Amino acid sequence: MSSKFPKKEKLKSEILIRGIFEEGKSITSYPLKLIYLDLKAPAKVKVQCGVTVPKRNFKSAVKRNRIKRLLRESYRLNKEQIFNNIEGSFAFLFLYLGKEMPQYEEVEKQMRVILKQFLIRVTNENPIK
RNA sequence: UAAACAGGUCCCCUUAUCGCGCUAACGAGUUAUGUUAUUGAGGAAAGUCCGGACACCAAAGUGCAGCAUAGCGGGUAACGCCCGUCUCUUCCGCCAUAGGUGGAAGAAGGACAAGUGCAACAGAAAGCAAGUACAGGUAAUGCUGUAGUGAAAUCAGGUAAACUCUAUGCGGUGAAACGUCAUGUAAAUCAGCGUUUAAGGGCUGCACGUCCAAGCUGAAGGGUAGGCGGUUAGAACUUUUGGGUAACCUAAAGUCUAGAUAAAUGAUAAGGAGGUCUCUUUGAGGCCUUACAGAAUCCGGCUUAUGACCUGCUUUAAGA
Repeated sequence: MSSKFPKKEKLKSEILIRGIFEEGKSITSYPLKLIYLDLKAPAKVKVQCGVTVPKRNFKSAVKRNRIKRLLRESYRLNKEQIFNNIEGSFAFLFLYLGKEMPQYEEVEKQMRVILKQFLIRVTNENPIK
């Protein structure tokens, strides 16, 4: 499993994103928050992932871009543990809740925590047959 | 030496590993996917304040209103931008005067003999109500002159970043414009027939004017979500020739220079370079690479934010 993050794994559909906010479940590990949604219908990729930073907390577009890149990078390097251990397909949306500029180490640490919790929860809900 | 002002340059670099967007080639040959190569943020990309290009809107109508501009000349696709110049104002210097001259900075610099309004102090009075002293004059009277107040006195003057007038310009909406493909069920669209002019809607705010609108027949296909085009070769950039005080124009040669769309341009490591601090004065070590800030149809300006370096010049402070 390579640690690539191509275009088709990005969450783009407006319908899906609206659905995530309405029906998704969430895991929080400050300053990150993951909202996910089980897509039920089989898709080409296991996970479609999007990243967002609220404009309210970071007025500067440069800072928002920076945080989004950090989130994407940490997801890219750590998504392997998810891809190898889940069934079905999911939509992910990562939110950054903090109000200070983070360091990469901090982001990656919390990313790992979140992904581990997600795995635990999903395997409990849908035990592999 | 520091600060301010004006102009210019730059926005760390290289390599390796992992990764992202566009494009091209190869493989595949419809797509998907893979490999390789090229390339990938700014001087303000920002604010969206002006001016255009481009696109559409029912005849993009007419009048009024509204808005903008305001010496003169030039530049430009165009401008409210830029350049030159005159005039005025302020400050400084000199000559030495009630002015001249040099420098710097600034100017929303058309018209107050069309009308309306406003005006501190003084003054009887700065328009509608009056009048002091002296002299002249009359039937009589501020009727006339002088004095007095003031920058200005039944006569003008000042003021238009006061109304206003004059001249010139301005239709509206903005890439979520607009075109197109596939899907394809309407109350929505188009064409023809046709009705009432009552309400409503549209055409810029208002008025006029004008268009639409019930129903029937036919055609074509809408909305929502999505793909593609528009979409990056251009009023482009670089270097030189010639013209011009300058803004800028002209000619030649060369270059291709981001095109994302929940939105690419990143992460880690090493080295170099630069800055700064400490020890010390060959040198070593630590820290930082920082400011403002992220293209979204594209240009020309303006405004605002802001780091480093260089050049010029002026004033102030310090030193000699």
